[in-house]
Amino acid sequence: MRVLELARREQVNANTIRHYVRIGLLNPAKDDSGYHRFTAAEHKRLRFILQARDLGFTLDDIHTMLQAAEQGESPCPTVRQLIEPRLSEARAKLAAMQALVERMERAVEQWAEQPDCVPCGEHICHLIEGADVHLSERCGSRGEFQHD
Amino acid sequence: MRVLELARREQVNANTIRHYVRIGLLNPAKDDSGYHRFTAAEHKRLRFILQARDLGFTLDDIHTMLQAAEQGESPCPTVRQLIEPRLSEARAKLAAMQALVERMERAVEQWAEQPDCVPCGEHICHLIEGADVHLSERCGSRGEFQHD
DNA sequence: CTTGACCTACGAGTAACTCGAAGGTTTAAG
DNA sequence: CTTAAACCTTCGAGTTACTCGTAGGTCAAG
Repeated sequence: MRVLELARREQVNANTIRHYVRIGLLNPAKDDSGYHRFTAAEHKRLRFILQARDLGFTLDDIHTMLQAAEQGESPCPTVRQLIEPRLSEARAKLAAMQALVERMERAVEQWAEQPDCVPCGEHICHLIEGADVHLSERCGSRGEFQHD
Repeated sequence: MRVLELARREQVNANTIRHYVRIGLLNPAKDDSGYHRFTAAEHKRLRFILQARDLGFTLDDIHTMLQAAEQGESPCPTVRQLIEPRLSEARAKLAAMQALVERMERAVEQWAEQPDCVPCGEHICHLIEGADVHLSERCGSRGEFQHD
């Protein structure tokens, strides 16, 4: 099987597979003309990668798991250890996103009743500057889970 | 005022301010020795940037708003237009994060009752491969709001 | 006059892709 | 036989919003 067919079967972008090959997550053999040949084993490996990814593991985590498996060790202890920080991070990000959506919704609501501002040199945009919407605090180490 | 004091007052990393200067969001004048001097206007500009950022706008969005304001136009129409896609994106990301956290929690729960797997060549890790946890679908254009 | 705390610009690293370019292969059609 | 379409390869760069590190300059106190 070559890249495009594997991509179609697993419903991923072919470039994603090429990316995994590039960083060494996949190691398909090559045929005479230099094309990657994906065997059943490589196909299974890709499915593993996608499942782990969909459980919130980083590609680095997955690398670690695959290396353990290749060396005849059980990746399970690693998996159990790694899921904890990933879950904490995911919860933190979720909370940050919830707070962000709420701030945005409140702002939209407020703005519906406010007219556009005319440039006066006093402020840049009263919609934004006047948005009565507050961060839980920017103090200290905030910004960690901002945006993405 | 110089960088470190402004950073302290606004509770941000000094490098963040330097970053904004680098990409042109802030344009402080310089004193004789080449140090940035932040006036009250620049201070206000930074506060605007931080407030907009905390409302989910991208730095590019903010750039656009500031340019409108500089040219004597009201940035409000832009603000109203830009918040919509940002809010949609934020909601989509929120939903993705919610689904991810649920998948992770279900996995952790299942794994608590399962033993570690021994390497058998059959599978890579039964915890992950056997996780009875499904994506709403990887079909089509999924992966858009994966991770970050 | 040296130490320490500041400052500058700039390059690179982060995560996980995604795209594009330059160039080679294969296959079917004309 | 040639050509065009549809593949494939590698590699570099772009995405987002910082964050860190380096090399080198400034300044006030002891």
